[in-house]
Amino acid sequence: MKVRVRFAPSPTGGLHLGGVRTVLYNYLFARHHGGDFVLRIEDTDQNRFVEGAEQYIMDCLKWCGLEPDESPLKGGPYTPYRQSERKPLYKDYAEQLIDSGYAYIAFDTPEELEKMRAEYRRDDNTNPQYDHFTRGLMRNSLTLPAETVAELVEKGTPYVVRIKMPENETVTLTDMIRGEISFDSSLVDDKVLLKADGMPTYHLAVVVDDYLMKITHAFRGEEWLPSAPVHVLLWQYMGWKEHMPQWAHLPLILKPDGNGKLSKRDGDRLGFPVFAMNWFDPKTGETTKGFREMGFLPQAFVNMLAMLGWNPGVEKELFSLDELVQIFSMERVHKGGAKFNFEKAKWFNHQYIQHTDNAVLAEMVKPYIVKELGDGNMEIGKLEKVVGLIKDRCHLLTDFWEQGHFFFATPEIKELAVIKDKWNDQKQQFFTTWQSKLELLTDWNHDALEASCNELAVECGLKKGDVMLPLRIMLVGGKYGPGVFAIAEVIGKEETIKRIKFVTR
RNA sequence: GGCGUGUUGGUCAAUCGGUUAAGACGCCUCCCUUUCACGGAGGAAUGACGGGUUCGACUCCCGUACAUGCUACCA
Repeated sequence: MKVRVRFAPSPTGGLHLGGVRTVLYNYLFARHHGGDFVLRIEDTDQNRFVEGAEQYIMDCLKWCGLEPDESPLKGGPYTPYRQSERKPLYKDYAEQLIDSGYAYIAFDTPEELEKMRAEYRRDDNTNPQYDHFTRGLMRNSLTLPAETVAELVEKGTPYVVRIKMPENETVTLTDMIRGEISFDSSLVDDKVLLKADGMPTYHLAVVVDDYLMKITHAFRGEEWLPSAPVHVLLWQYMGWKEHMPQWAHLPLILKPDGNGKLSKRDGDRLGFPVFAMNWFDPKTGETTKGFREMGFLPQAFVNMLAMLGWNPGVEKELFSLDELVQIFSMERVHKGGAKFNFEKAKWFNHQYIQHTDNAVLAEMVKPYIVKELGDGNMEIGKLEKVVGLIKDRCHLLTDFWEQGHFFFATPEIKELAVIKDKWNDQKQQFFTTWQSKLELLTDWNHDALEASCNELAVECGLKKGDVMLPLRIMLVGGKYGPGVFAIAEVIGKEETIKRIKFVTR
């Protein structure tokens, strides 16, 4: 049987790290087994719908290089791939469940539900459920006479369909990561299957669509584990048990400090991105920073995510997507949650930057430089040279400006004191003389500059070390950057002399 | 509260009953570099706790603790 997996996000906002990792594991598993990877949009909650979120999700997948074989956009053999567009289909299945006695109709209003919860709330039961006990006290097709039910439905009274959870059954499932897990059915509530607006809840939709779309393996976050028995029972009640996908519940990605699920808030608070790409929320008008805009290479981002909760058991940690496809296995996914470590994420990106060809890197860095320069008249050949000189010290694409701005614009001298404090006549003489020597220098390159500098320093009774630091401050503005003569070579004669003159005048 | 899941250095983690308990990030020291990085060499730092099972337990079992998830007509 052909492996088919799916990523089923709800379009409610930015795509979280954990979401991307779920996509990744789906993708790797599918490719590893030569199967299909499906994108299905779970937009059954009309209240939470956010304009643009679906497109954003697809853009993120594209950026990461994890494109689905079937999706709302691409289509496929099981169209439509948007649950809102599949709405009519779910009702039949809900009715089938009612007819076979596995589900029932409930008329309770939100107020009545709340009243029930308030009434039965105890210290040892802080959250009463709509379950095998309380359903006998509520207004539903189990407690009301058939005629009354028919009448209420006839009159258009809003109702939901709930699953009728059995009592005292043990529901077990085998999770690819965790092994066998079992639940006591008496402790699971009668989940709503079909909402009053006719839309299915996740519980019904996920089962129906996984069945219809012939999904063989279903991967999702650990937060779904508690409702897994509902899904297993539904597969059974629909008569599809032998087609039920194999489950794998992925561990959570935790916040770096303290404990708990990593949230967008943590990123804002700790200064790192949580979403894959910038997310503009049309409701609040706020933009949340993404890994892409923060200066991550998609390959590095994906590599880092692969290693967060999964490990191949070898010492190597840098893998291309293709390599990951080869060695990935669900059994090697960790059971426990992993705290996100932004320093390590930056390390991955640094590694990828070092391994990227300078010409390719220059193209990637260009927008960041142009943005800082305003309308930059920067040529790519120069940028390529600069990138080669400073890539060592860049962890993010955004670091290139910080580390190399002085190649493109005359820097502000921030550490003038370093020069001034040890300034003397000899140095004054050296730099003024050197300026005129540089004017005459025909071979403007690193070695010629260095030779010229050394020679004159000796003549002036100075050591090389006496002039190097002042020269660096003149050219760079601070105590950092690659070799000074390499810098001078790139910025050219005119600019070099200008910067020396600016300080020595 | 109930139920589920989890727990190896600060973090990510290897180990699948026998090891001096890998490796990486971060941190510290030194070297290289007349800057900052990169790189190189070292270093500190780990099996939550208590019981079993076993010749032997990080590994298997049971408790305890802690953490986390869920307990919506949200996913």
